[in-house]
Amino acid sequence: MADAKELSKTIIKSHRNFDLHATLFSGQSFRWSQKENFSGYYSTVIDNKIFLLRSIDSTTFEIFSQSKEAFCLQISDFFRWYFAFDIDENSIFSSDFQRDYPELWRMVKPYRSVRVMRQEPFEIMVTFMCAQGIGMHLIRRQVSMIAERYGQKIVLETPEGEMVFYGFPTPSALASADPSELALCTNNNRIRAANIIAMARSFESGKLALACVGSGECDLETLRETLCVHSGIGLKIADCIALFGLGRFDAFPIDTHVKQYLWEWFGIEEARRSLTEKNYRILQEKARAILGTECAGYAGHILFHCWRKEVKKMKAF
DNA sequence: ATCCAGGTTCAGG
DNA sequence: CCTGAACATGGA
Repeated sequence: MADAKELSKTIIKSHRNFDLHATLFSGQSFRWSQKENFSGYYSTVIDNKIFLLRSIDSTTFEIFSQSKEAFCLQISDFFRWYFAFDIDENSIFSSDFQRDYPELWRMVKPYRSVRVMRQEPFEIMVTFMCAQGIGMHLIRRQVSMIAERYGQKIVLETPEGEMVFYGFPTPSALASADPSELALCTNNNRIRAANIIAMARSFESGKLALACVGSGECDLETLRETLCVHSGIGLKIADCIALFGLGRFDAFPIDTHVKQYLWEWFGIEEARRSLTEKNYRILQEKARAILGTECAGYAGHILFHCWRKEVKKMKAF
């Protein structure tokens, strides 16, 4: 890879069967990419610091970061948390599930190397507010445009030249954004832009931020209520925020894909009808009866990814 | 051309 | 409590 002197290296052994590529591009994160100068490396900016990741083998990966050597231990700890290595993927699908759905289990098994990540709450809120009834390609484009316009520009010097990255915008940067300017980044959807600004203001005021701090202990229903107060956040997006941004692996978002596999794989009749709030809750209950309560969302994401790859034959993440 | 893509909200029966 | 429309764009 390109040699950048300001970067220091950390090696992490995950002790887990870990598919870095599938994890980063399974649709839970839209902020990772591969740049030309760093072939084989995935890069992103977290907390305005650049990180480059590459997998060495199925359990080991290396990280290049802008931190000093002394902070490598913290980096190691951070990524263990970020990729949720405390969660044992072998405990996600119960033995009952494995017995009741043998063919499905055979297909899903390899996809347990997809980790569900603990990402920044605010970033996840904005990201999934951009994810309404459009494809992932467009979601990714919106998120990068938002970062390029409102995030901090970060330049990395390499022998091959400068490389430009953008941090994710702070709540205050989006809170003070001009609606029609932000709409240029939200697929020209002015309602969405206005919703994001209002949410950012709520976050900045401390109301939403505080709810995130206590999100670990609070029950899911209360958490959803706090999130759904905001225009543009319904049940599904609230569940995505809980799952991907607040480490609530019990949250089970139901989108068009999940709805499809709930019918095709589990024969749940309600999954053929439209996703009204009432039906959404019924479907969640039935899904939890199959996948368990603790890690329903974690399992759901693995099924989601498996469905898109194996059944829908989607190439692009 | 038509339908679908990680939905939500609002009006009307 | 239900459906349909509006919001917007791009890929298959």
